[in-house]
Amino acid sequence: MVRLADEEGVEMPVYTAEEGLEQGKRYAFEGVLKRVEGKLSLVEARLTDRGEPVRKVKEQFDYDPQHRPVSLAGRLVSLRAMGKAAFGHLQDLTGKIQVYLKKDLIGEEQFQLFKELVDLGDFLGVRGKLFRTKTGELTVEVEEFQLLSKSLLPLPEKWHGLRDTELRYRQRYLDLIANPRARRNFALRAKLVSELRRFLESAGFIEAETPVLQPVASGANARPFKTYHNFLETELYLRIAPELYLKRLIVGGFPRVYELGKNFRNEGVDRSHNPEFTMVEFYAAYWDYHDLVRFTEELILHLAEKVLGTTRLKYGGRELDLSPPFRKVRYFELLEEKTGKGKEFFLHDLEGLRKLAHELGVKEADRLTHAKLLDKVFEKVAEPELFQPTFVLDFPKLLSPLAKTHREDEELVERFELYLAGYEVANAYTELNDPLEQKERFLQQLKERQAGDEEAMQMDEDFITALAYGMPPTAGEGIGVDRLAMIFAGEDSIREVILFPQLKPKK
RNA sequence: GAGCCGGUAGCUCAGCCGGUAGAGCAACGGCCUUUUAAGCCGUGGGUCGCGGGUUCGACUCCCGCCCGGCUCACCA
Repeated sequence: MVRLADEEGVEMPVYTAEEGLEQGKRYAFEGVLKRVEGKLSLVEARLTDRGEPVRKVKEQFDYDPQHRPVSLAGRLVSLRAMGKAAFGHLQDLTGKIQVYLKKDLIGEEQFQLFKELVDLGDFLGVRGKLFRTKTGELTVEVEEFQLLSKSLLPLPEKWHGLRDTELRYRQRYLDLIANPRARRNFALRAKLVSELRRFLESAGFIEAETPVLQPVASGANARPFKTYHNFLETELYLRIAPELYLKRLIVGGFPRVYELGKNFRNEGVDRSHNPEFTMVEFYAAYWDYHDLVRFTEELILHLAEKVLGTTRLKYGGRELDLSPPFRKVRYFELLEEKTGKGKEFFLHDLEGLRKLAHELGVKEADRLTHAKLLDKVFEKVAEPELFQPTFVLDFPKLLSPLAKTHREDEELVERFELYLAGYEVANAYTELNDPLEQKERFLQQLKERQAGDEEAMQMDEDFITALAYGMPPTAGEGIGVDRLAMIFAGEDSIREVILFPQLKPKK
């Protein structure tokens, strides 16, 4: 541990962790320390003025900067020091602005202090007047500066930023400092989540928080994480979906509820999957899935306008148009369009379906259950085509254990999925509210499980009991927030919109 | 889990057909009062991801492992 100031006590304890630092890092660390040790007190460091966001200053005064007094704070991200003057850029979340110090103005002593103690990466507060340089850049002519925090470790390279994807994920703060795109993506995501809430709240939905630790992980087809509660002496699961708890709240009399939070699925990790991911689910009593189709169109439109300011965006080199109405196509129509075979074939000719799956290259087609086969075949033939916003309506019942039977067809349910840019972004249905039928559906899932489908849904007896007290007709929907953020940000990896994506621990 | 690509200074990257390690930025010492990746002179910094093998000699070739990326498989 070192002391940065001797006279006034320990101003800034720093653990040097000698063995922990690589050679080059330690060298830079010690270099800065040598210059600063004993001379610098940061214990009183704070802004004397309220600093303003960089963007606000720029928006207000860029047109006519003439000597407006401003006060700003930020991280020093570039520095060009000359003998008797220095230029640099201060960065905050909203942008960068140039600062200019000259000896004449701030005085010999302050200028000396600046040259001696201030490094790239430090947090600085400055007060001064705006002017425009020869080259036309809006700049703060600094009359007074305050060193607010010291950077002892070297920042990523200024020109290329931080490229190493592993470092960008493991040390996201460096990514955020160095790469504008990272800052933009996470600001965009925050805005997206905020607007999502605003839209739901203004439609009368209230936010609920239901258990993450659940005795039965049900409500979706996925494998859960298992954990153990010492005091209760019981195994618990991290939720794979909040669905069954939210519907209990509908039973309890909340007419419109939503939950925005993390779900956990013990599955592979790839470009579009993180083991913990954010989903919003919302449920409205007295609605059906047709109401949700309209509501979803409005929601996406609202988000696009508020977050992006446009409904047209680029994704993967193609233009995606988010203006409603979206295309609507029925599940079996889409399949028939692609394969020439109808509902009858897919639901009642298991061997034929198996053969088709095999021809399409579905792996282990011989071992899959009917439901899985159907799902796989749909993914293979239909999903790749769903780039522009598309509602796929009226799913087969055997894929949808929680959805209400279709009013016109016993073999279907009133369900849709919304696809954007080829990703399944939303899943919604008129909720099954008949406790006896729900029980039957869970039992069917148990059979699937016994037939080898590890992701078949778990029976939740308490949920059936809740339904037995009566749940009004209800429609519910889940939207994958990370995926939506990916699409809005134009990123092809979910890790670009998750601050700290799951990685293997570095040994 | 399989296939392919990658890991060299704190960061971004070179490093040939095997001969013992290089640049720019950052750091350190100087010069420099409108710079824009500022410039100029000088200095220090490397377990070449880890382990083994081949060889007189390995960053380089071979094998195994670790971490990451992409493609595929599973899921949203």
